[in-house]
Amino acid sequence: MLQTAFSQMGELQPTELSGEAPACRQSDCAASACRLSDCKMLRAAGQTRTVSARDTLFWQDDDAEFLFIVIKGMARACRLTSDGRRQINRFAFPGDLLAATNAGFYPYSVEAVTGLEVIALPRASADTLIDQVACLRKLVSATILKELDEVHDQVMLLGRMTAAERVGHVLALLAKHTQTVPGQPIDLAVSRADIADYSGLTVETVSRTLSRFKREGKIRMLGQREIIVPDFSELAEAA
Amino acid sequence: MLQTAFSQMGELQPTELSGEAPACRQSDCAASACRLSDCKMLRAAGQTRTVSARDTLFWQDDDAEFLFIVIKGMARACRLTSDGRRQINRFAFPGDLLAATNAGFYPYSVEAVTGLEVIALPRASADTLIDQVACLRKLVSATILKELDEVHDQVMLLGRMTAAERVGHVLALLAKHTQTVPGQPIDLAVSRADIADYSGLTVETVSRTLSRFKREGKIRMLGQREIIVPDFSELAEAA
DNA sequence: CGCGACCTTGAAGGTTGTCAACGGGCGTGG
DNA sequence: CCACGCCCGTTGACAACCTTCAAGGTCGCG
Repeated sequence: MLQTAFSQMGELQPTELSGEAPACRQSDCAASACRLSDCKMLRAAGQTRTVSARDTLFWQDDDAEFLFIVIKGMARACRLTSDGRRQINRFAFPGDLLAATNAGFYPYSVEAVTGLEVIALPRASADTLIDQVACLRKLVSATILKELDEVHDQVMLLGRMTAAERVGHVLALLAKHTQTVPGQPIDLAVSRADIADYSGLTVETVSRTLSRFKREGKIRMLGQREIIVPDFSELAEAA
Repeated sequence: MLQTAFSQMGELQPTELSGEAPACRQSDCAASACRLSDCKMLRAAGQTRTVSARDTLFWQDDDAEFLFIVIKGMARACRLTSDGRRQINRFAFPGDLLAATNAGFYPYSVEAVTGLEVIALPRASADTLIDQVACLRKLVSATILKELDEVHDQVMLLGRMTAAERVGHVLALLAKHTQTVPGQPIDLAVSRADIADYSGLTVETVSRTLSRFKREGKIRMLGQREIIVPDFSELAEAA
C-alpha cells in the first residue's frame, strides 16, 4: 500500500511540487536564532512543566508518552546499565528537544541540572502538529539534525580523545551555552561527576585534569564551579 | 517575520489541523519494513551512483552538496583529526541516510566497505521533496531518529564499556545487518581496523579480544572475516 | 558546630596502547 | 609454477594512561 503511494509519487517531478510554496523558507528557520523554545504554538499545544534541580523529568525505558522542548534551564540525558554504570548522552539547553526517538520508550532518563522549564507534548499530537505546520517541521528537523551533529562530536570525544582533551571540550561546550565571553567566569552548573559521565571518565580523572589545567595556568577557579578560561585554544592543545 | 508566523499559528488548535489527513499514517511508514531505499520517487529525483569497495563517496569538510540514501552494500562514516586519529561514527546499510546534517559541510567522510549503491540527491531538491511529500517526510524522520538512537547506543559503548563488551556489541551489530541466524557464520566485511575505529580501540586490542573469545569458546572463526557466534548472550556477559 | 555532599590528592593496580616481530593470504611478475 | 612483496591479522613485551581504593579537605546548611 505504501509501495503504491511511492510508485505514484515516482511520476511527479520536484519542480511541480515546489509550485506550492511552504509557509516560510527553510533558510528562515534554520539559519536565524529562531528556536523551538520561542514558538508560541507549541506552548499552546502542550503543557508547561517545571522541574526542580536534581529532579527527574522522565525515566529511561518508560513508555515514551511525551516529546519535550526545553524552555529554560539545563538538563542532562543519562543512561544507566544494569550494573550501575552511568553515561550522560547529552546536556540539553533552551530550544533543544528531549525524547526525540524512534523507539516506543525513552532511551535515557532526563534530570534537571538547574531549575528546568519544558513543554510536554503528547507524542501523537506532537507528530500531527509537526507534520502539518511547515515552519515547525523545518525547525524540528534542524533541531534534530543539530543534535545529531553534536552527538557525532561526542563520539569523536569518547572514542579518540585523551582525558585532557575531553575535559577541555566539555568546558568549551558549557561555556558556549552560557554565553560566556573568554575571560569571564563560566558557571559550570554541573558537578564533576556529570563532566565525568559525559566524557567517559571518572570523577577523579576530571578533578586531576582540572587541577593540572590550574597548575599550568590554562584555567583559574573562583569557586569549585566557577572557572575562568582565558584562552580556549590553549585548552584545545592540551593533549 | 518568522516570529509573526509562529504568533499566528499560536491561535490554531491541533484539532483544527488534524482535519486534513496526511497521505499515509505515521504508523504505516515507521512500523513496517518500508525503507527509503525502496522509494521509487527518490530514484527518480536523484542520481544513482555506485562506489567500489574502499573508494570514497565524499570527504569530510567538503561542501554538503548532496544527501545520500544507501540502496545496496555497506559504508562507513569516519572522522579524522588533524593528527591522524580516526573514528568511525557509523556503519551504514540499505535504507540509511548519509550526510544528514545541519551543517553546510559533511561532518565525516564516507567510504564504501563493500560495493556500494546510493542515490545522490542535491540538497536543495532533497529538502523540497522531503518537505512536500508527507509519506517521505515520515520515513526520513523515522530514519534520522533511528540513526539518533543508534548513535546513542554507540555513545554508551564508547563511554562505559570494556573492550570485550565493545567487540561483542560490534559483532552483534554486524550480525543484525547481515540477517545472520545464530549458528550461521557472520560475514564481517569490515577489517579489524574498522572494528577498532568504530569502538574506540586499537587493532591489537580487537585482535586480542577476538582471540580470547575464541579460546573461551564464545566464537569460532572460519576465515579471518567469517565468525560464528553460537550464543550472543554469552558475548554480552564478556565483561 | 557538626554533618553530608562534593571535591581533591595519593598510591597502587589494571586495562589498554605502543612498538615490534612474525605469519598467512593473495596478487603480481619473473 | 614459484618467488616476492604487500596488506592484514596475530602475538609478545613493555609502558602509559586511567581507574580503583583510600583518605582527607572544603563548602554549605541544618
